[in-house]
Amino acid sequence: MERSSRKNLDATVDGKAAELGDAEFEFPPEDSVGYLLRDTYRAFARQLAARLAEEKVTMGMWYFLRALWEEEGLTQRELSRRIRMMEPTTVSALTAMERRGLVKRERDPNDKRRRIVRLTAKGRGLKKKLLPAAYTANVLALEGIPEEEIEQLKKTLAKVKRNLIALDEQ
Amino acid sequence: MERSSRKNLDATVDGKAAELGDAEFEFPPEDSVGYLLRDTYRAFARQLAARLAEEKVTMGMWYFLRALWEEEGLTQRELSRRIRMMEPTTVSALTAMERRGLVKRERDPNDKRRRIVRLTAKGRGLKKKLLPAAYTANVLALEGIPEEEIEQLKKTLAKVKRNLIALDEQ
DNA sequence: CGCGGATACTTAGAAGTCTAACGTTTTGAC
DNA sequence: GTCAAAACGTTAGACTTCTAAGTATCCGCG
Repeated sequence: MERSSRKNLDATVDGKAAELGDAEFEFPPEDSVGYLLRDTYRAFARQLAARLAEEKVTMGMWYFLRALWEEEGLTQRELSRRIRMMEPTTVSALTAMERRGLVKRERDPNDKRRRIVRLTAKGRGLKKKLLPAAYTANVLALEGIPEEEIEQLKKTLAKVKRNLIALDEQ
Repeated sequence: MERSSRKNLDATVDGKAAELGDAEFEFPPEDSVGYLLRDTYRAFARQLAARLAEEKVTMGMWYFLRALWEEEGLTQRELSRRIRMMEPTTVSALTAMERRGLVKRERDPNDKRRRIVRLTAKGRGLKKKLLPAAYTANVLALEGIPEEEIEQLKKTLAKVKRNLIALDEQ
């Protein structure tokens, strides 16, 4: 999508609204995919958070744990990119995780700006309990929905995500 | 779903993990609908927030504005329920909105515990600009996706939401 | 009537996320 | 080799949201 598209679309929609005159443009929440996404995501996060809380893990720590279970020894910037969080967020999450003994941070000897993040045994051990908890939350969320429909949901959500992330990167 | 289901499911999944012995239970983020929901919701919220910011409206205010455009004169509790937010959240959002001149709160003369929330002319006026902005964010998110697929997405998301909300209410 | 529990809202405090601005280290162009 | 720009991380401060615990008002039962 070219640089000017957003402005053009905004103008088009504004124009459409203007044409309506006093009759207002309507867009009820039920028609909004955004609203549905918000509600669904929040309900999902509540379920997952309740399960993580049993091990005193917060949602803030969760994403980093999961990324580190997949690959250790990442820098903070690399972690931020993978999880799609701003770097100050990463700093506070990792600080909390270090205090709780889940990770340790070492300076990269080849580049003293970088800090390499590694799991402790404790952080690594949580995988056994918490990853199944996340799986459970997914199973509950998808209960009664046919496999085929779930696959379609994933595909369409991935398209929406791609559209939106492309806008961020312009 | 009966009261005991969650514990049973957790036990089942834990059991499955235990059976694996040293081979760990794997559940990559790409396979998780929860992860996809989070990424997609966050990317959507970023787009919307950028558009709201032009009118100095924050995401915290947005949901309340939208609810009030649909129906005015609600109490804070009623607003909290509709938007599915905890009441202290409602208090801070409305306080900020009152400070910005978007709403006013009056005591219900028939029940002095209640506070009736109404839009000011300014708050009402934002609808013309902001509702199209939300619509635009939806259009961008769904660009290139056939109408039929969008309808299916909404249906499936609604099912997932219903599953999860049922769990909250047990 | 009057008081105990329910209802409506508020305050306090913690957590997670962001933007803006800053310090340190490295890199690259001359 | 030097110095400006880029890269990496941090601090400061705002905002949104939550849970827990408080205040004020109302209602119903004796």
